[in-house]
Amino acid sequence: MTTRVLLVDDHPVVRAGLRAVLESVGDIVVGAEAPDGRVALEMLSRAGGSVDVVVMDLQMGSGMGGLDATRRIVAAGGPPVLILTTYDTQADIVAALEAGAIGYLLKDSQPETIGAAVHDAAAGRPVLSPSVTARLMQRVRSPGTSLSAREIEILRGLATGASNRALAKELFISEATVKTHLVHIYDKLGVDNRTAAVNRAREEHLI
Amino acid sequence: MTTRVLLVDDHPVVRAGLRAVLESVGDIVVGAEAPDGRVALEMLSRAGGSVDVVVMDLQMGSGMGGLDATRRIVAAGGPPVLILTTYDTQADIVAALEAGAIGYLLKDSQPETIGAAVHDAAAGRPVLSPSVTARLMQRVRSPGTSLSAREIEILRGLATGASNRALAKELFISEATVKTHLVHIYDKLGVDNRTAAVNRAREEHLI
DNA sequence: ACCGCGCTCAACCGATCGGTTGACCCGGCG
DNA sequence: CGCCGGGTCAACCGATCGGTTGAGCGCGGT
Repeated sequence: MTTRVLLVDDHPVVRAGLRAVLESVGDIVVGAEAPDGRVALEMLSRAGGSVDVVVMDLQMGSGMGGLDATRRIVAAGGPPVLILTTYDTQADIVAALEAGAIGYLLKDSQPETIGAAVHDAAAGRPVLSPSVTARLMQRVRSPGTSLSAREIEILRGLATGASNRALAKELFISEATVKTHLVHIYDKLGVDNRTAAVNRAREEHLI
Repeated sequence: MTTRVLLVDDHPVVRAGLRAVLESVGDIVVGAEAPDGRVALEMLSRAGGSVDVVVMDLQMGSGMGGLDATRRIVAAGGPPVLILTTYDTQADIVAALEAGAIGYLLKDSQPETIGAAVHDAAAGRPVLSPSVTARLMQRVRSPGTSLSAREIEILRGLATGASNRALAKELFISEATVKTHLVHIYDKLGVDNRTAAVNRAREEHLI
């Protein structure tokens, strides 16, 4: 039985590459592609039954981000979500797994590795890149400052210099909620303003 | 006459995607692929005459980076180098152009755009993504991003998350003066708040 | 001597941020 | 089942920040 995939990535080039790689390893067919989280959700709600696994990038230039989309797909009882991205920072990995992703792969993986991972994820088996596993172990060994997935997202926005209003729009929440998150972040990081929070987050390699 | 391309990117997925995209727009053939700068240089020195343009990523996980490779190819009188990457920071763009690249494209460009750019680059015509052009204009408008010594000091303080009052105490000036400096800094960096200023300053290696 | 520029300061105002209280929903856990 | 934590939101207030105008000082160059 062939595995049917929904590709979510804002780069046409990457989508084409993944399509080529996946369909060349056999027993995989890319049934649909989406350039961001919003479109992916629409596609799933319309033809969810025909997708065995979602292969999702985390970084989206615009539109709904990968984390948000993953959360919603999982919440809606959709197909398993396999994160396929470029970065392997602790913050990204933990946030993705907390959001409910079934796996976390790096884009520089070998084609066969990616193919095997897609089959595993579709079957509900968790998959992690070796380097990702390493970072995860590193984390459990040293229980650092624990920010929630949502808080990390907020922090990322902060680092770009976004205002509360811009942050709210970006994450589809109200300014009030952004402020609530900020208070928690300041508390956990031991600071009292956004710039200091960004500074501390960089120091602790949270972003 | 078909344009012959050498692809340099450390991600197999991206190479596959670019190959698919380029060869689908017509009159382009990907003659060779290299996973890093070193391999690319070897290929060129052995079969340089058969490459019309090098399509190069900047970020390479390991091995020789894209900047270094571009410099050497240009120095050796090799084919034009078109940078195709994910980021559009001023630092990256300026560095690439200084290294001698003939163009700078973003990976989220449309396939047809990329195809046209490859043809242009091969013919020796410079090409830039719109957003890249915007950043460059931004840079030329702000003359060399030349901040005064005092402004750099302020910026350093900003980066630590200090308030205007703390900054004033630290530098033995009044809050009013701090605010004046800040306005000038925002102006020169093209931003409108302290966190964004710090972000931009990091990008441009001003701190 | 004059001009330009960087640095300094003041006063003012609207916009944004920081902080608090209180509330609701949901999912996981004992 | 009830509890708790995470996420969401509202309303409110004082503090801080962003932006403007206007002005004085000292230093270096034409």
